[in-house]
Amino acid sequence: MKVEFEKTYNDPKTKARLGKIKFNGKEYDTPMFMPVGTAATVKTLSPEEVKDLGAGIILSNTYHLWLRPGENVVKNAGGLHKFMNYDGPILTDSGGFQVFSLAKPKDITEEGVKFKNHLNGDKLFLTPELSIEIQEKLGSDIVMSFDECVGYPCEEKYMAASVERTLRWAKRGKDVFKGENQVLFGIVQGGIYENLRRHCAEELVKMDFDGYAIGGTSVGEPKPTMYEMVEMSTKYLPEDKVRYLMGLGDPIDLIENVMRGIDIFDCVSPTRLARHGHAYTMYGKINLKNNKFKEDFTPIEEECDCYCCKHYTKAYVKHLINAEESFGARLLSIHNLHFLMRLMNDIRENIKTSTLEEYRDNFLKNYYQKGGKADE
RNA sequence: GGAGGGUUAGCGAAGUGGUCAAACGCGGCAGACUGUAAAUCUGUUCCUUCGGGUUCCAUGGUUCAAAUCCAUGACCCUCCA
Repeated sequence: MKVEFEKTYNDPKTKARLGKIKFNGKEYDTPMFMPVGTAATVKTLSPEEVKDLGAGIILSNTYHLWLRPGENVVKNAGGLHKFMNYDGPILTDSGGFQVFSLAKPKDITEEGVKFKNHLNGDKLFLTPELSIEIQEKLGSDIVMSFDECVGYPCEEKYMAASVERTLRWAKRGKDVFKGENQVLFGIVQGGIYENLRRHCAEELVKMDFDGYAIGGTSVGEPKPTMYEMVEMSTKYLPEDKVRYLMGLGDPIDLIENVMRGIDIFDCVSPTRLARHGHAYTMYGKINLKNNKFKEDFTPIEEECDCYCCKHYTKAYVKHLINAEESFGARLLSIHNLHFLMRLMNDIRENIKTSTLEEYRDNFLKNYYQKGGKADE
């Protein structure tokens, strides 16, 4: 079975949409947030916990699984679902982000990208065709095109050339993609340049992908710029296909970009911040390492019904984080993911009632109001 | 009783005449983190009214100058009787 998307509703006031991702007899509501499990695990959590938190799609990574344990190991295990015991939909990123985070400009050629294996120094060469082949062996449900995620700032000349190459890579990937039980998404690049974003989106749409992602955001640009980049991309994408904004997870970014027509998001933040001792709250992010929580025997959020908040206090979680006990990272990962899942649920409810802007304004007021509850 | 070794910031530990308010590690405090080379990284950590002040077991001494050399004392460790 393949992943299917159905858009069901347009917010008359904003560009927000409601929809459903259908997979394996189940339906998952969009807009949605996808937890990231780079190395075939959402760090510190079991698949059951991830599902109980309300997650639908989870994201894993081509580059990392290619290096370790190797795509053939995953294939021989019976595919990624069986290997990691997750029966919900799985999306694999193509390695395009690793072009941004690991490769140098000189390593990028028309044919593909040279990597130095960060584990043992081996020379590696990843191409659009190989990325697709690896993702087919992994057996994910949503396959991403191999793209170049370009940083900010970037001159128009380089960006224009990069977009053309990303388009050629998208075509090459699509040409070898078999599409047996998998769908393939194209990725819109183009940086801050509307002409390039438009061109990229239009060319991808001509190639007719199953869904479209927006990439190259949150690479150092100011938030208002990022929002513009999203607007100038969604504008040229078809209404009936799913839109995925890659790598965004700051709560306010989720709200703002749903209002710009995004259906799905992913981000490492909830789990990484958790491992670093931070918790999302409606009154801003808090750092449990801070001494002020040493004897704070209240939950992270009184009104939160996650496992962490129902059973444990800030003082306890702080103690675990300070003592480097892994249970602390687990509890905070549960809370942070629950927070984003609840946020997405609130967003969907407010789309239904056409109150998303009010929700946004109210959220902003609480979340960024310093001296609020989070700082007490 | 004899012979050595030692005592440095919250802790461990460098430093053996000036470039020392004193390396480094831990601990503490704070910050960062957005398609995960990230349970990681960065800053800070004697006091201060930011002018400066007071430190390296204690006291006294040598010297222009002492954590560093000398004397005495205290405490700790090892070995020999």
